[in-house]
Amino acid sequence: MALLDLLGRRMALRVLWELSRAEEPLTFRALQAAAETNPSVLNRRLKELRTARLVDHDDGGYRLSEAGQSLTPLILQLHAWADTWARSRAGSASLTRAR
Amino acid sequence: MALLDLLGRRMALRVLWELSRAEEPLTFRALQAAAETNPSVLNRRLKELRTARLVDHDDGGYRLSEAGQSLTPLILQLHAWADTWARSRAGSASLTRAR
DNA sequence: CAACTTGCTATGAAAAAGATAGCATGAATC
DNA sequence: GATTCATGCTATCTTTTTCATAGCAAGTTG
Repeated sequence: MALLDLLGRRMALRVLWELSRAEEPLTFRALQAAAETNPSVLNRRLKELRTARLVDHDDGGYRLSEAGQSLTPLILQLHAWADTWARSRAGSASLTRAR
Repeated sequence: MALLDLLGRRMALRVLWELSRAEEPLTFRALQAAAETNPSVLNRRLKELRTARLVDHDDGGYRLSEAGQSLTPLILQLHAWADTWARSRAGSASLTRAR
């Protein structure tokens, strides 16, 4: 269950998605802007993702590792599903604050 | 980005996974035990997932809605990927507490 | 009516996330 | 060679979320 645990943290899926769609490596700040987050959370997720060997960092910036790239199709599918789903329920009550 | 936001909360993926693999509807308590969580978080996630119309609840218990079922293949794929990945790095440093 | 199941809510403590400021290092510019 | 700029963070504080546990109301069972 470890992966679902890792991915179930805020910004984990988002960071992977941003890196999946980026054509070039992203700097820390570019990634922060893309994922619309703050440096502390981003840095925590990056540490975890690098420890998990899903993300690499070199001079050019952050990019998916080979293993990370093998996750890309799934993430893109998930995102595509989300798009369809979002369109299908446009106008319905917001889900993000169901309380 | 709403779906990735929803899924990026603890137990969201886990609950969907448990419901994906269950052959019958699960009661609140069965789901709580399966997902190894506490009632407050479970209840919040269920409210959100029901608002998102991914999960239904009736006399028999909790189950995936039709939309939720269309997510099942993706979740199972994700889980399969996670298994492979976990095996490929067995013995490496723990990722879940990279701090 | 006593025991059990189900679907929660309440509460308090701990952990994570969010927001913002700022620092060290290195490269480029004046 | 001082100054500005980009990068990759860390520190700190506040807010939100999660965790852990107890317990209650309603319905069912014996």
